Amino acid sequence: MPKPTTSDRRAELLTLAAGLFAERGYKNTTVRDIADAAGILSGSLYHHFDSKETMADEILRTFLDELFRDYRAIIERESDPRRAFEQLVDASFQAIDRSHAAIALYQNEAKQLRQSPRFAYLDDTDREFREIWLGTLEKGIASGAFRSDLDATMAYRFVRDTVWVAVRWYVPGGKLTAEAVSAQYLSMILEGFQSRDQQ
Amino acid sequence: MPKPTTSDRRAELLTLAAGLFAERGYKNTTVRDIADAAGILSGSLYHHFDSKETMADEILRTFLDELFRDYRAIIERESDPRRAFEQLVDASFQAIDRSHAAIALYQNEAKQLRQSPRFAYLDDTDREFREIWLGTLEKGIASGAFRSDLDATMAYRFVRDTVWVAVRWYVPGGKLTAEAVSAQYLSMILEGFQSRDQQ
DNA sequence: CCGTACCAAGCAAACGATTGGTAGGGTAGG
DNA sequence: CCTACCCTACCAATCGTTTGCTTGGTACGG
Repeated sequence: MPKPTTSDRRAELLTLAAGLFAERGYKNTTVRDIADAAGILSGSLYHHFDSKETMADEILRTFLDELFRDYRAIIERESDPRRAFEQLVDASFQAIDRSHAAIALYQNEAKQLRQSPRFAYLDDTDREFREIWLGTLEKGIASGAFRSDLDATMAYRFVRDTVWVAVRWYVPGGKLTAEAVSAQYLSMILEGFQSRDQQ
Repeated sequence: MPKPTTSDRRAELLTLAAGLFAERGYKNTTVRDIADAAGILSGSLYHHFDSKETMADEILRTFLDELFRDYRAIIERESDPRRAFEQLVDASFQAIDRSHAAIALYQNEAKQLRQSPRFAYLDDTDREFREIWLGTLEKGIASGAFRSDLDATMAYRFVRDTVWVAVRWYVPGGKLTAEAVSAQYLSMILEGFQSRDQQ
């Protein structure tokens, strides 16, 4: 008894579109490309969506909702900044694994999309994102878990970029699991490259 | 005696185009946008360049030439892997400061441009880039300068992404100098976030 | 079990706007 | 007079989107 609640097809098309947006870029992907991939004509897409923008919007919102659900749960549950930090990194790599196309879209196009009023909510998203990470880092510096000479803002940019840009090379379902990458990245971020036992 | 060797205007237009490409993206920037910024009509651009692609090509080549000149000089001069690593990071941040728009263009569009045969040389560029960084890291691991349990490939991706993505937030001529950012990033990469004197 | 009504889904064909690019002529300075 | 530079005027292609219409299926009253 397959009951297509509020359209299965819609979600299917969104997945297709997300993949193309991620691969070729938003502007470089035409609605005809998406329709071709779905095996229908371009005009038929407008039975499901009222614009190309709507597709991108929906893809981003779905991903961001999931991510922030995870993020909020972590900082509410975990009071120790070091453990919270580790779990944030972990959750991020799991998100890259789970929502690969959406994150690639976000990473590559958010800057341009943001200029349209329709995507103004991305500014709020960024603010909360920053509060969560920066807050955790500052707590960790204050508690002595992280180095006291660390510039919190710079450290925030550092870890944010390092983690999220991994979407460029990470392949979901590949040899490297999200857990493995997360563990290695955490080790590099926390302990550094330098060997400990020298000097 | 200003002697416009092979056209001053050409370089001027390229700088303008690079800025727009970096800001709005390659595909999102029209030849009319570039012409407007230069105060001329779009058709007039074709007196200087035979295509939009040529502009992007020339912008990228100029930047890459400069970068690799610096990179090669470093690894030829500096045999100590730790010092070589530091200088590579340094040179990269100086490049971000100097060739900001070109690097933003490279970071955002290289993946798509690469698919055109015209930009096939970007593959060679990537290969040499990887050899330089990965070689330095491997030498450092072998020499004991870097942690022996470091996964060289992963470390390469880590530092490559971390350093170059800084182009997204770094502002040339802003409060933070390239030297300051480079020093802080090096400290984070080499020593990590974790506080040393605990446990 | 039939007929009516409605529905989601898609097709065929076209729309106006914008795109990168072209052709040929004008003009100012050396 | 030449060259560098720019303009006017236009082109074909492609873009996102709209239109009117067809199809297969489901729901339901009689």
